[in-house]
Amino acid sequence: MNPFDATRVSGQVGPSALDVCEKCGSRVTGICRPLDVAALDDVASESEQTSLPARATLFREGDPATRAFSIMNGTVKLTRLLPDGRQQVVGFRFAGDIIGYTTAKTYPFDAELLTPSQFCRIDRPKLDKLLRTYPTLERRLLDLCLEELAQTQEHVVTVGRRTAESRVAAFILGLVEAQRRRGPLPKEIAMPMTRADIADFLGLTLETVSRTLTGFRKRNLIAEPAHQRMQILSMAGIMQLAEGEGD
Amino acid sequence: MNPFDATRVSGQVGPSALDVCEKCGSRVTGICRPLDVAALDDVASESEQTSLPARATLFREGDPATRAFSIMNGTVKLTRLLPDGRQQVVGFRFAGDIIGYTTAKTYPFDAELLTPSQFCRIDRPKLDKLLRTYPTLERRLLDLCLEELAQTQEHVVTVGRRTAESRVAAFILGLVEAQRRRGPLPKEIAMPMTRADIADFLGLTLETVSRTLTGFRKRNLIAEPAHQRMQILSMAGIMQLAEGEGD
DNA sequence: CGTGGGATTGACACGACTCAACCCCGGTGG
DNA sequence: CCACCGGGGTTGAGTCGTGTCAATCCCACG
Repeated sequence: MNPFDATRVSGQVGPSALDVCEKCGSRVTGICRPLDVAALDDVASESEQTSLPARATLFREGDPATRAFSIMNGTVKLTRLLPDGRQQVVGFRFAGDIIGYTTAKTYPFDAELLTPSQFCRIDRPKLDKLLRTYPTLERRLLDLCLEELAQTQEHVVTVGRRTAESRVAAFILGLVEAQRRRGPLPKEIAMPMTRADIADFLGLTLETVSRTLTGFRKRNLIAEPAHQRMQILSMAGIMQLAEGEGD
Repeated sequence: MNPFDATRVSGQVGPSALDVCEKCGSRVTGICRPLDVAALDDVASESEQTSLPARATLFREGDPATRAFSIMNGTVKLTRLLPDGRQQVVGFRFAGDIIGYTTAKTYPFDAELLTPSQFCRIDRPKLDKLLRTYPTLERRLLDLCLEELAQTQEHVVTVGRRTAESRVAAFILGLVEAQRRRGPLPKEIAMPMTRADIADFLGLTLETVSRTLTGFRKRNLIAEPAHQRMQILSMAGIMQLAEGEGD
């Protein structure tokens, strides 16, 4: 399980060139995957594209949940606030993921861009109409939600029961997995989040994350050839730390 | 938000006497809530009642997910295993909650009874047929899933960023909230889980949970008049510990 | 060249874990 | 009837992993 995104659904195969929607150019890995051309057309006409710079927020925790977003490219950080002002990152989202769909009146978390991003935006009333028109769409949403739930539970395990080293290793594996699901795995993977973001995701401090990552580097498990880029040198080593060292 | 169960849905009001299904006697707080009488009838005829003693397991992580369960009464513990054999409790479920519905081929966690329980059981093929027949049922499932997701994210925050004292306080509030949602809040609430269960839920050790609870008792925040029963003496105090003391 | 955000590193403190002893109570069997 | 047993709970002493605080480095950017 991977706490990073909501794209993978049971039985779903990896993306292929055919999955690209000619309407909006986004890979059809998100909600639209099960739709036929007519339905895609319909969805496309109801939604609109936007793009925003890094650090922009799509919405904040508590805002009225008036629309949902489908990420076309870029990375988004989802956070919840604590009463004392600190934050917990509840997940990262990438191209193809859906953000902000909820039956509640308000969003349950902040959504902030880590990179400049493009996405499709659709108003809730329109989306609800589409859901009624295309039952497979609702089915799809349920699938995504169930998958996301399983991932979040997995993340609870990570945060609740693992050492700092094991958490960071699990985080790296999650990053790799998210990347892999979106296409062939490059030697160098993007890591647009800061140490602080990772720490807030894993329930650690940024210092501990930094120390752990330098530890990994010194043991030649990973390399960081450039800012926000990472190379996995020993996948086996990372996996061992993530799983075996749960203790 | 409450990490305990999946019953609450946005806009839903508290249960009333009218919510009891005359077919199976269970309160219609679970999946059946939005159904009309005919549909309820249909659902009832497709499912069957069972009861099991405490410590029985409904299913285990990795078992083929062949059926779903609706709890009529009793308490269920959901756990995930770690490679090293320890467990993380991902949630507790009570009367009215749905367990085991997933689109994956296998269950993502163990479900073990903490108390003797009765429940309705329905085979996946039958349930899927019902979902196709009654779109509101699927809608309802999506609602429940979204709600559960929000609760689980909230739990990530609890486990990831709070002190032992704050976690235990949050746990108590969750218990209370789960109870309240099922009827008028009794002075004494049931707490069928052991210190070890609570610890595995909160990412602590059972000793820490024990120490924290005795601390609460000595400060007259709570009382434990009998084994597995708890009385809240100072709700305000508990809430302050849960929220303010996030640090 | 100066500035600021991100990252690293070190010294130290402390909260939670570990290990272990002990209590309490209900069940069981001699 | 009571001794024994086992599971759950409590309590204590000591350790250790992270958090805290603070200094420093690096580099992109203006």
